[in-house]
Amino acid sequence: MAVTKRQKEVLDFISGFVQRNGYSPSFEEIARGLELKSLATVHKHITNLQNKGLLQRSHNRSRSIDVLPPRSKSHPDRLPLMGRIAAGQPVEAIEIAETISLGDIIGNREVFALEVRGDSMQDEHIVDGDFVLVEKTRTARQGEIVVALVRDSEATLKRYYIEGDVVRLQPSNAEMEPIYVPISQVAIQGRVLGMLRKY
Amino acid sequence: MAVTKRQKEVLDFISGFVQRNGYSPSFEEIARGLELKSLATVHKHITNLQNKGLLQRSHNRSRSIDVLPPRSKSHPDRLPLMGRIAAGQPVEAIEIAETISLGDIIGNREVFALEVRGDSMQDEHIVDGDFVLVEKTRTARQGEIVVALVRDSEATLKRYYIEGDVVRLQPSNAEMEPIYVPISQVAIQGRVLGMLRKY
DNA sequence: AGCATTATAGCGAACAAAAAGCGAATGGCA
DNA sequence: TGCCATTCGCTTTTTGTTCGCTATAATGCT
Repeated sequence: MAVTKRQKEVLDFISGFVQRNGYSPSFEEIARGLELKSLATVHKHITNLQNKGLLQRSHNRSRSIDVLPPRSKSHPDRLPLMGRIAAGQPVEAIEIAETISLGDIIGNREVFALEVRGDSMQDEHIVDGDFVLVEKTRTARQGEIVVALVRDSEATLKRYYIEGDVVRLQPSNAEMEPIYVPISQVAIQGRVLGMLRKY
Repeated sequence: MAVTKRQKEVLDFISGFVQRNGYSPSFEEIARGLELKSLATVHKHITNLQNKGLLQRSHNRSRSIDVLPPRSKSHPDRLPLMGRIAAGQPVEAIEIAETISLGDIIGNREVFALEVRGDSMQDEHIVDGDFVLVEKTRTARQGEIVVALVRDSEATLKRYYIEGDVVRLQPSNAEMEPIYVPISQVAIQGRVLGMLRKY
C-alpha cells in the first residue's frame, strides 16, 4: 500500500494544484507539471493511486480528481455489528450497539493463522484461500477441528475423534475418507477457533 | 525473537526515511544509509525483520516496506500467518512470515458487520452465524456480493449483475431463484469485503 | 575445553520483475 | 468540433531476488 517516490510526487502536485486553483488539473496539466511527455503515463499514475485508495475520480470525466484524506494511521480493528441479515427479510437491527473484532475470537490465547489450500474442508464451508485461526494447543476435544501432525510428516486440517486408542481424523468432504491413526502417532498442533475470508 | 544491534539500526533507518520522505526507501537507499555495499545484505536484513514480524512488504514490490507497530502481547489484533496448509494430504509449507488482521481487509473504508441468518449464501460458503464484513457504498461492480435493499423493504445478500436496465440479484443457493428488479428499485447498501466465523 | 551447528553479517554478480515512460490511435462528452 | 481521457504496444530505468562464497559470533553437545 505504500507509495513510490514518483507516485508521491504526482500526488503532491495534484493536491498543490487543487489548493491553488480550486479545481483539479487535466491530465495534460499534470503532464506539464511533472515534465511528462505522454498522457498515458499520467493515466497510469492516476490509476495506480486510485487503486491504492489515495485518489478518487469518475471514469472519463475531465478534471474530476479528488484527493482523499490520508488514511488514518491506525485502521480500526473493531467493527460495528449492525444487525442480522436473512434472505428476503429486512435487516434486523440489533438492540444494543455491539461490535466484533478478532480479539473476540482469540481472547488471550496464543493464536496463529494458516491459509487453507485445497477442498478437504469444503463441507465445513472452509475453502481454498480462507484463513483459519488456530489456537496453539496440544489437546483437543471430541469433534473439534484441529491441525494435526501425523507420523511427524503430514500436517492436516481435520475433525478430531478419539475412538478407543486410535484417533479418527475426519475430513469435511464427502468424497474423502477418514484417516485412522494410533494415538501415539498423532501430534495436535492446534485447534481451530475461527475463520477469516477476504474477497 | 529479539532484534540484534544491526537489525535495530536497519529498522530505525527505515522508519526515519519514511518519516522524512513519505515513501519507503529502495534497497539501494538503505544500503547507502547503512554503508553497505551489497543489496543482498539489505535483502537478508529485510527478510529477517519480516520474519520477526517487525516489517511487512510484498514480494518483488519496490518501495513497499511497511514498519509494523509492535503488537501488544495481551490483546493482539494482528496474527502471524505461519504458512499454508494444503488440506488434502501434504505437509505444512512455511515461508516468509506474514501477518493478517482485520485491517488488511477493511483498509480505510467504512465497514460494518452483519450476522448472517439462513442458508441463502451457502453455495458461497457463507452460512448461518457467519459475519459478513460490508463496506458502506452505493455502487457495486458486476458480480460482487452486495447488501441490497429492494423496493425499500427487503434487504438481501446477493451477487449483483446489471443486465440492461434491470438488475439480477443472484442467490448463492442452487435451490433459490434469482430476482430481477428494475434498477430504480434497487438501493445498494454495501458490498461484501470479507467474512468472519467464530466456532 | 573442544567441536559441531546455527544464526548473523557481509560481498559481488547475474538475473527477473515492477515502475515509469513514450507516441499514436481511439473513444467519450459537452 | 474541440477538449479530455483511455487504451495499446513497446522501451527504458529502477528496483528486488537469488546464488555462491567468506567470516564471526552464539549455542549446544560430549
